[in-house]
Amino acid sequence: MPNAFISKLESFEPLHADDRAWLISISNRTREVGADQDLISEGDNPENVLLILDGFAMRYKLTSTGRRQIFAYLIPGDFCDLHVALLKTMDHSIGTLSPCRVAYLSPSIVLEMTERRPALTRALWMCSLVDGATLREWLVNLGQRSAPHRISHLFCELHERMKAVGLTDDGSFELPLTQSELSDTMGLSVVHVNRSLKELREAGLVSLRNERILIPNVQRLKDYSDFDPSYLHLRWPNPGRDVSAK
Amino acid sequence: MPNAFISKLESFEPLHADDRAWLISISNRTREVGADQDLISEGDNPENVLLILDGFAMRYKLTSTGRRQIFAYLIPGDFCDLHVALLKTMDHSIGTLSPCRVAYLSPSIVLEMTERRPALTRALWMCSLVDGATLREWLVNLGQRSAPHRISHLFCELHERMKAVGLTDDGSFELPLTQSELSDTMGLSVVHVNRSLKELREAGLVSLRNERILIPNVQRLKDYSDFDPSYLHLRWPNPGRDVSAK
DNA sequence: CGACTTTTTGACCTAATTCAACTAATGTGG
DNA sequence: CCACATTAGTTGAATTAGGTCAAAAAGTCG
Repeated sequence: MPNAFISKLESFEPLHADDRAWLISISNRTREVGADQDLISEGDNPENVLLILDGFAMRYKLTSTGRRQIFAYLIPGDFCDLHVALLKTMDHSIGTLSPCRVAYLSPSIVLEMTERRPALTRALWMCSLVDGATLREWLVNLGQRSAPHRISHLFCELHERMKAVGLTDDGSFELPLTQSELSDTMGLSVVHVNRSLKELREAGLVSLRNERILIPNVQRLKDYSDFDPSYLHLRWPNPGRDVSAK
Repeated sequence: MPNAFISKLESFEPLHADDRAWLISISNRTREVGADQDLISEGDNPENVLLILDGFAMRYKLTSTGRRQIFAYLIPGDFCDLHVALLKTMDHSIGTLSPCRVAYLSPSIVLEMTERRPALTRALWMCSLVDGATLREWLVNLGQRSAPHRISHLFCELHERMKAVGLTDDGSFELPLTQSELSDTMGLSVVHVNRSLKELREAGLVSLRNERILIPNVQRLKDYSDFDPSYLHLRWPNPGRDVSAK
């Protein structure tokens, strides 16, 4: 099984075989979690750092008026909160969107890494910087773009990220999101998301069916979405490494 | 002159006199910068870490369609990008909103700190976590709240942050923002910002004039805004330390 | 005092929401 | 494997929040 986490870290900088082996060895204490489960809830003081090995998860927060805002999708290779150690409590929740395989990294493992594996530490540091940059881009997205552009921009981002961990098949990849989840991501109503998707579909830009997205022409979608991938800070922005290309 | 940076760091954890003295000593290489100047531009590879000693600045980004999204306000005591060292280039800009006094911290100073002053390092680490949490809260704001609530929520946040660095006078503080800047923050048109402000003013919740905001009843505004300050992770959420209270 | 920027207001338009109904999926227990 | 329940997706009609355009009033500043 190709390790998405390693692919992701190596999209920032190449790793030594030694570090790679260590990463594989620590990813063994894993758990299977069903869809729609909280991995960490707001207010928790989590002990472990979680690493998504398989499946989709999200960061989200509920407002006191009962609305939900999703502010990040976690895909295979993403991890939650190296830094959480410092904060007493989580100020948001992390929940699964699909069944996930999750690794639990103990504090001692994290400590061992930060003290003895500078390249890995740097790569993880990078990850959290990229998370921040992504959040800023989402803010631009919500603040400045219309519904269809907003949605298609998200699709471009997810395509890019899935490609970086080898989970795209050309312009197609798994996307287990309901329209309701999309609406909570985009600050739109479900109905309007539905209509916007229809518009994208009729323009031949994207089609979604049974938990999979198909982008017939990725470049065309990027142009449409005003998508500039530089905020993801991937080392190989253009060529990529597709499943199909292997 | 009370050092806002120290106030801010101490709102996370108390500092030793030694660390405090060191902070004062490093804040001496400063520069005065006029309003509406870029301190760092997108694409730069900045050498120094900047620290705002006085005045208002912002993080922002321009889209290819010429729109601007502001994603953070920097107030006295805030600093820009301890972490920027790792990223080759800035993916957004930082510009002044009012005349600012800015300290330039050289890489060697930062290095000295991270190696010899763990308490300070931890406090700065905290700052960047809080920046992240704030960004998430802004996303909730843009995604889930109507124009007037969105704006008033921002005012609550700024009040809380200004209070933490001793720059509020009861419910009033300096706020050198034009309505156009507010609109680029909130993802709204200037006209709509104007009308929303009128609504808030007529409800007796806030009034703005000559670069100052007055909140007659802070608690009432918080209730109106659904404002929960916990994301700012301040140690003293309630009492605060007002100019007027001293 | 002009030139310029910011704020305010009015009239009109459009994007997005709400409510409501209906259709397709998906799943569950018998 | 089917009947039923439940969730997800789709569509229409009416409404509203917010945008655009345009122009006037109020500040700011050399």
